[in-house]
Amino acid sequence: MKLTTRSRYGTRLMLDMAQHYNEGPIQLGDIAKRQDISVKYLEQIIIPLKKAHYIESVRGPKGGHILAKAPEEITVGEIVLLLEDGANLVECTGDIAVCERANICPTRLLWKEVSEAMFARLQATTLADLVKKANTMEDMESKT
Amino acid sequence: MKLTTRSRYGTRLMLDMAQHYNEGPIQLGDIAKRQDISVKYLEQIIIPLKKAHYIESVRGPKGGHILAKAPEEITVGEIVLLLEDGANLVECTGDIAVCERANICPTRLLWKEVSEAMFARLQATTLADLVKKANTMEDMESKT
DNA sequence: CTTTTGTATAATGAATTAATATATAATAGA
DNA sequence: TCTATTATATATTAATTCATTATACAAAAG
Repeated sequence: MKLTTRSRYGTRLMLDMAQHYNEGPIQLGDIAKRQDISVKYLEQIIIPLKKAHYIESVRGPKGGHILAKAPEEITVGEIVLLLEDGANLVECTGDIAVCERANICPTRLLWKEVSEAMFARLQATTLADLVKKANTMEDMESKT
Repeated sequence: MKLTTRSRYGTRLMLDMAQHYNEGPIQLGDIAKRQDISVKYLEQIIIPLKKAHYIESVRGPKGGHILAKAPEEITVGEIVLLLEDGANLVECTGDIAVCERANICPTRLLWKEVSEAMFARLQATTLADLVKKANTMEDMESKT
């Protein structure tokens, strides 16, 4: 029941880009260094984010990636939804066909409600919120 | 980010026992048939539930298992907490030592809040609630 | 035209999950 | 006491998913 590295790294990837919003194309090599994640793995993770048009990319020297929307307009919920396989804690919540007990199973309804509670909290946080939080945390850190 | 079969089957195991509360020892063989889960696997899953004193067991013929508390007093949160490895969506939420970025990582705080939202919903449901829900669902089903 | 960056697909290794197998222990009831 | 029945404990295996790396190709700046 743990989040995979895909959605966690993906969120940090997007946060890093939000922290450099309006600075032109950001290269995966730089993000990899700052976030301490392998470039190769980031290349994997960025694919669905590009397909879903959260990111636009430029090839060649001085190339890189740019957020296609403002950090205020991208929620962590959207990112997790994309990088985890949906925001459901169980299969049968999304697709009733996977379990023949589905229509008499009270636990299924509970798992669904729990998934929704989880997702609601994720949707309530934007990349801009995370950037702001990161700034205050760095201030706290530097004062010690 | 899916719940494992351990916690899902474990919850159904406990629900099944709640549905037969005060009927004496319930045998795993019977639960296995009703829930369509292998006896061998249930034997694995029941161990932590016994260790945590949610269940008491009787050996020999006519033996079986009995809920040690009333269904009203057992929450699904407790069961999931026991059968998943804690109720955290990430490792670093519980143990700060697993990641050296922990104290400057804004995503960690978010994952923590999301975990808490999830767990709160699980804690709000007791086995008695599930039994009641199961009854109304069966009524609905029989009327079609 | 060479270097730098991204893109696409495949392959691999490790870890976890899910489930089964085997052997032992306790006890009700004949 | 014996036998069938149920639980307990430990080990093993199979399958799947997760995480990561490798290889080959494409585009564009200078």
